Amino acid sequence: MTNSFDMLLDKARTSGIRLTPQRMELLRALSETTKHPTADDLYRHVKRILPSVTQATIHRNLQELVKAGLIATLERTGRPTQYDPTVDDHHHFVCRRCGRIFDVYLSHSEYRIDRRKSELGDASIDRFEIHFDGTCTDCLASR
Amino acid sequence: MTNSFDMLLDKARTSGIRLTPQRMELLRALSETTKHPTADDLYRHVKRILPSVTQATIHRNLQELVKAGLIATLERTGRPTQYDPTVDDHHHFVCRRCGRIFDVYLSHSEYRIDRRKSELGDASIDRFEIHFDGTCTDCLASR
DNA sequence: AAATCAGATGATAATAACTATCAAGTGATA
DNA sequence: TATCACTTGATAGTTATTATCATCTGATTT
Repeated sequence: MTNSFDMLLDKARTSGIRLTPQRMELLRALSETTKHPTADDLYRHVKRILPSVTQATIHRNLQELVKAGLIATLERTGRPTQYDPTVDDHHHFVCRRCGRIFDVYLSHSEYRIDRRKSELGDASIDRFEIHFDGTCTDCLASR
Repeated sequence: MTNSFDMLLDKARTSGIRLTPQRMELLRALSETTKHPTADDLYRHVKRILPSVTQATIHRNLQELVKAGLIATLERTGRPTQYDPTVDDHHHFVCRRCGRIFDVYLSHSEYRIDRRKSELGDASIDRFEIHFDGTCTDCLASR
């Protein structure tokens, strides 16, 4: 689910991570968006409240938050890492035209791996994430 | 399927892309591996045969080859782009322990999107790729 | 409430991967 | 074999991220 600010603070405390003002602002910013901001987006946001913050601090802290399981990341070709306040089981759709990302929730999924072609042996699979792409509603409408 | 060198040359010719020695060597290197080399891996490889080649040329050409549909890319968190000579419909498994990538083929798959939670509207989906992760056979054995 | 100190910060420099620019060179067609 | 649009190598620049380190500070202990 999407984490509220209070939930994130709780999680932060139980995970033992030290609660600095910089981290509080990051968590606040992340809890208030449904977008997938980059480190730089968040840097500019936090800088408005804590003008002396540096990009290094933002990067370091985002990585800490990911490590602590409070937020997730989303990686794309040639683009800066985006941070995702939603940590539950979901997937992503990327619009080929406008590049926007949409969260995707599945009500059902199943797959069968062709073990002969795949050379996976009996590897154990912990999780999977599906990356969809196509054209979003807005882009479909505007042409 | 995995492209052989001859198949790649054919595809290159029909796609109208100019066949320079640098591109030939890239195609040869890619056709001879089942791994997922980075631009730098390929640069070092091609440099052995064409010592004056530069990284810019490698990058430019890999992008041309991707654009022409001869090869595919694979993106991962904080790692350089990897190039994949296999362009047919397949997926990837990444081992959490050793980081190796394995191609995954599905004999069957289906999913149902929860449109209410997903805010996708009636976006049209062109394709999807599944990223699996877990522990590979070797890493399971070695502990 | 003050002392403690592991962990965090800001300043700064460095790195890695990629991209832009451009003069000179070259495949492929005519 | 002449032509020329496309490609190359050399080079510099960019962007996102990471490393280093002296100083500072949350949170636990006293």
